[in-house]
Amino acid sequence: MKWDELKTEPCSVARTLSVIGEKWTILILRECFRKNTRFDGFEAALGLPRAVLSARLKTLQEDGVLEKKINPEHAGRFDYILTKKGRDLRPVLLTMLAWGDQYMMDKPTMIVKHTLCGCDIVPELYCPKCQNKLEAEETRVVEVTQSSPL
Amino acid sequence: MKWDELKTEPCSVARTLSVIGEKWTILILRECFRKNTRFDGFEAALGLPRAVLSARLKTLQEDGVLEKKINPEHAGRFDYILTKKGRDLRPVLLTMLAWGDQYMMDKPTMIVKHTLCGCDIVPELYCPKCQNKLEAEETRVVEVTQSSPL
DNA sequence: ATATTTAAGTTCAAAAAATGAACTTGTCAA
DNA sequence: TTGACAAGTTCATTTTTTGAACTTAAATAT
Repeated sequence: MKWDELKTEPCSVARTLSVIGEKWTILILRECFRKNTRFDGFEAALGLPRAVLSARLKTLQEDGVLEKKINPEHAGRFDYILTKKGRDLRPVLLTMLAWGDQYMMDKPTMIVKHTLCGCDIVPELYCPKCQNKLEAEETRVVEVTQSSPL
Repeated sequence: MKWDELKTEPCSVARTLSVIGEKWTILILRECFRKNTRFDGFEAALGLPRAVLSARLKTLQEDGVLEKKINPEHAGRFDYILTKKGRDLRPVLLTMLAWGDQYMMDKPTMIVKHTLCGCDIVPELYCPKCQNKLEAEETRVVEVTQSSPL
């Protein structure tokens, strides 16, 4: 497989990477989730070259993850806003956050709150039936089409 | 920030990317989860250049995600095995799988089974208190140290 | 015992991508 | 109407990736 054929691979992980797998992309999305929505905001927060930022914002729009909107009180200034498809990437970033918090930080840095009930959330997967937290070994991916299991 | 300073950023997402954010890395891990554990197995499954594969396997070992083990019944052949730290990346891949299944596939390709109770799992985040599935908007990350919220 | 194949790499030149600085264009504010 | 700022583009340099050929060691076949 070639890297630029990811989008047509028979694997959902590969196809997701075709959208968020380029250098800097996930960090740009992190800024969007933080409501940092402008070109120079991304640049200031991340320090990436403008040409790369420009290219990433373009493909994220093409992939339907971000929408470019004219800033209401300032034409010639733009906001890059997450679409539903983009907001639905939040679990990906939250699981990365949880893993990084556990393994890459001296001490935990984050608490995730559920805004409906106010409780603390461990961004882990739970079994909807028995309610147990899923350990790494306790899930099995079953193939339903031609795609390879995980 | 420079890309190679990710590891010291005050953000768990950034630090996680320092481990899994390079080109091909997540796909190599996907193969490990599929029990494809050998150098030429990675090469055959992914078609990436050997030099890149070699470099990625080295850093994954340095980061404690993979262990290189001599194949018991075949010296001079090696298995790259996920450590606990590596297996704990499974939720990251599962959330990517779920997103890709929803947005990048013609029809769903995967069912995730809980091996303890046998039920189907939607790899989404659930609230441990009210048991509701968390929608994108319903979580809030609260800062506990100097790190920026998500 | 020797030759061949296979696995797991390394090396290196060419191509592609990222980087950083300078330049452009369109608003807004003084 | 001048100056500053936001949002880019352009382009030369550096870094990374790629793909092919080469290396080394162990297993297998002759």
